[in-house]
Amino acid sequence: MLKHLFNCEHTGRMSGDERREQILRAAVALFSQKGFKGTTTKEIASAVGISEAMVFRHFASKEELYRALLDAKVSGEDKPVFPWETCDDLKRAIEDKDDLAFFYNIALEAMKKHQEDVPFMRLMFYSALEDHSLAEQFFHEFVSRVYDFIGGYIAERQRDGAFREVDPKIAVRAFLGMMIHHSLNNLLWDKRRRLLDIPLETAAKNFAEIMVNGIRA
Amino acid sequence: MLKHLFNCEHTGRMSGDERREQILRAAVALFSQKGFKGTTTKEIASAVGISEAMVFRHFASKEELYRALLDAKVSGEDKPVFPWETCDDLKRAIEDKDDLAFFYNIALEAMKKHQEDVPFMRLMFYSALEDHSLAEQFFHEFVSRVYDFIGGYIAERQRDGAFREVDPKIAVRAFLGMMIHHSLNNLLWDKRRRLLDIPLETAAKNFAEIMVNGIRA
DNA sequence: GTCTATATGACGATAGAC
DNA sequence: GTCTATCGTCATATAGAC
Repeated sequence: MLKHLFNCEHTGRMSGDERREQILRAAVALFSQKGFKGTTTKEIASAVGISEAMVFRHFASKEELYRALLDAKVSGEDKPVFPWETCDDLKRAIEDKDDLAFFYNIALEAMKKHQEDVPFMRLMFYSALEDHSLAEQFFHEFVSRVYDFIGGYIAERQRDGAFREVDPKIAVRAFLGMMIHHSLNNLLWDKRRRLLDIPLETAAKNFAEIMVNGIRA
Repeated sequence: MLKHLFNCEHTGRMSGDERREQILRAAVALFSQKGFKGTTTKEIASAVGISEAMVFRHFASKEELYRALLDAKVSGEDKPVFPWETCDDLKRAIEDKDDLAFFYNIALEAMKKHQEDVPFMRLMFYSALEDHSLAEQFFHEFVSRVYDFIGGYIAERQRDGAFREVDPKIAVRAFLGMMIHHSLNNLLWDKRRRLLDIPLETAAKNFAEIMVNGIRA
């Protein structure tokens, strides 16, 4: 029944690594929905379609499974990519010193990512509340780079005389606040319960305008 | 040992209601730290200094205790108070149409509240993640009033020609985002782990300035 | 109202057969 | 690698004495 997921056709049986990945995928979905304590190893096992004992063959404990999963998400192959590494519009905005396009593209790319990987967002949020150390690691490796990048751009534009005197870190906090809070609202409440249901492009455009006007010289 | 907490001196014994409140207080602290699943009835009982059985005499189930606690927080005596009902500086700002003071006082009062009632904030976030219905109720009764209030002020100032054309709801979302995101950062990470550690007054001042400049005509 | 004692079941984790 | 069976522990909840 799960044959179509198998990668090891030559053996006709699931390889260790494949099974491991399969368990991790199921665990991500469940932990992100119900948190660490709210998820049982039995649920994870039956989501994969194997016995509970198999979970403990691949991971010594529930805790280790959780850490492996966070670790893979945070520093693994599908680790978060920074918008400025992939988004051509953003690169162009920086070259052109087009402030509006700069903030617009960052906001849009970030909120798109949030929307695409809701489980990851929920996982991070749960981790932060439950105070798992890997959430801290993530926020200090990833978020501090975001602060440096956006803050660096603001500082540069201040030297140009385009932006007024304001602590770049505080400006970044304000800007991230707009978009992260917006994503959080979208992610925690489904469409019919939203106080504000607008396309991401509209949100990004408005946030960028408020930001640029807000710190313009 | 807990005698100093007793309110019923004439009987020399804890009254039912007092005991109930005591259990609720302990439960708030624990649920807010570790979430619903992460907290045990045994912990709650020993935090109060009573046996587990007593918890179940006052509340039929753990679930009912949790709901009672959310209900009391959301609509009870210590329910959230709106800044514009108590803050004189804010009332004056509205009368004077002092936009900067308007946003500054809202931000400051709100973030002060967040800081004073961290357990409540954490409870709400846990509830939102765990999808407890009372969190929804809160956000639609309380938050929608905040949107109406701030959005109403913005709309009025747009009619005055002081603010540019922008969807007031989106402007409110942006402004709430700044301060809620800032509070969230303060609440999730202690001082030594913060990327940005500034007085609330500084944050409020900067957020208000960005907001007012951001939507000024 | 408060306790001790306990029922009942779920959970994480292990043993051992195949 | 996979299973069934099971262990020990802890959780929620109840019974019944004082």
